[in-house]
Amino acid sequence: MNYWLMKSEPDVFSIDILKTKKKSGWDGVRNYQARNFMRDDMKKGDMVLFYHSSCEVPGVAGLAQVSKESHPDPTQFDPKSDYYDPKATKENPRWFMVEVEFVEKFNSVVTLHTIKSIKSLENMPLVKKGSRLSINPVSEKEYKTILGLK
DNA sequence: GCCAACGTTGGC
DNA sequence: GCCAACGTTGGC
Repeated sequence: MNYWLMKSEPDVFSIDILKTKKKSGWDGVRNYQARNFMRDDMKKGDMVLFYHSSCEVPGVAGLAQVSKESHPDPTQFDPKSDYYDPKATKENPRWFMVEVEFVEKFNSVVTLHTIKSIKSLENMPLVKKGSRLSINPVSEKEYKTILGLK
């Protein structure tokens, strides 16, 4: 099993929305590296740290689990969607997503500030300046360390 | 709202 | 293939 961190702006999609919906496709990713993780590497059962970005208190807000592996992101075909990609076709989709399932909302957010203060988490891309990738692999140790902080 | 860091686009 | 211009991310 592998572990991941996925960023989302809570104003757009939060752990609370996932809790209500139970399951959701992780649509709207338009970065090739992040897409490749979803298309090639994320497997059913993998655990996901659900990270809230661009908000008052950035940090890991809860847990999700991959419930369906790679399939085309339908928003790329929808001209009305913000994520519409005119160069994508159903025969040759450009963007892929996984589906995630709600697991847990933490009682309190494990804040970026806290994560930055933990020596053993210093190699997480999250704490590195200028790291903008919205999906990152997480080691088992890092995953467990973060769970210990909730 | 600022701005550093990074990714993408497109002219050449 | 280079690289300047532009757009986006995301913490602060």
